[in-house]
Amino acid sequence: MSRIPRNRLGDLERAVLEHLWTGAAPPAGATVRQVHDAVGLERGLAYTTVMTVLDRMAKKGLVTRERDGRAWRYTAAASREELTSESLHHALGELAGTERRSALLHFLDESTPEELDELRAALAQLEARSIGTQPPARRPRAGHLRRGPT
Amino acid sequence: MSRIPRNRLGDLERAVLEHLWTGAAPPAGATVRQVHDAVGLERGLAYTTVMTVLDRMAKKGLVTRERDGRAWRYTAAASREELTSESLHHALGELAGTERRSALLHFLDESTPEELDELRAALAQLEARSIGTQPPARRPRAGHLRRGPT
DNA sequence: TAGCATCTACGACGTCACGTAGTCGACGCA
DNA sequence: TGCGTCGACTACGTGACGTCGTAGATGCTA
Repeated sequence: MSRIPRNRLGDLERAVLEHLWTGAAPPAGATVRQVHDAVGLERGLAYTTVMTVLDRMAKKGLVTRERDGRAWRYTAAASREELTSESLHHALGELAGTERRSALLHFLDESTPEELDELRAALAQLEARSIGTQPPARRPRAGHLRRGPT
Repeated sequence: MSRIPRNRLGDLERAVLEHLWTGAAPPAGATVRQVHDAVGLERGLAYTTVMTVLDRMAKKGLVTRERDGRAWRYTAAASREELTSESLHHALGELAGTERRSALLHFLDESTPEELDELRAALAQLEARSIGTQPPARRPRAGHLRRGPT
């Protein structure tokens, strides 16, 4: 069973994900060669290095892969936004109520006006969307990247 | 030069911080012995283990220490809230504008009603506080835990 | 058909962060 | 003077990552 997608990504892992997220990668998924050409060559990496990383990432559930002839086609398992959201929840998840409020205040306090605007906009958008959508009693957090039982 | 305070804390490191944050630790800072008694004993750890961890944390800037006779007194360098806030910014920091909005939306979407309420409250509190406080042209983010040049 | 290219599968090695702990020497108190 | 307490150092095991090399299978081509 795939391990918990660690929040902490390595540099190369992150670069690979960046590539997969970019429009540069084919929608159907990129092959090792393509990823290597894109992020491996400029770093002077061997083809196998990229392959190994991709393989490990697949095992960790960070990317998914599908056969395409002899080769695999890799796709990011989660969008950058999902991963970020996950990180945010993770960071906040360890705090109890009071502390959470306090942490949020800190966070907002250190945010740029742009960030605050974005946050307000997102909040407004969420509220607008939920109108007419009778909120289900309590929606547990999405679990697409949730860790398995123990 | 102290390294960047990694976001990723080890289990023991986190436990130690938790203790230092708790009222259980003396305000003046806890000695190795005190930390050991509090979090080391229950884990069956050796005194030196806790000492080593504390020492490393001090070198990483996660805790500060002051001499108290022959011993050191350790204090958390940042509050839990500051650390969390830092994590949040870190997570969000890698995204460009559009993606950030999207990530925030994801985040909010997966938040519990309680969390949303807390966020709104914090936002309101911030706005209330800034009234009358002519916002400085642009306040760069707080840098108490900022990495040094390089 | 013999080569050569292209892929994946596996195994390896180095480094770094952490958890864990032992040893040693300095120091203070009975 | 001897015991107990502390910090400084050193060390070892493990796991995550970056980085490759080699071995096979497969496919294209002269």
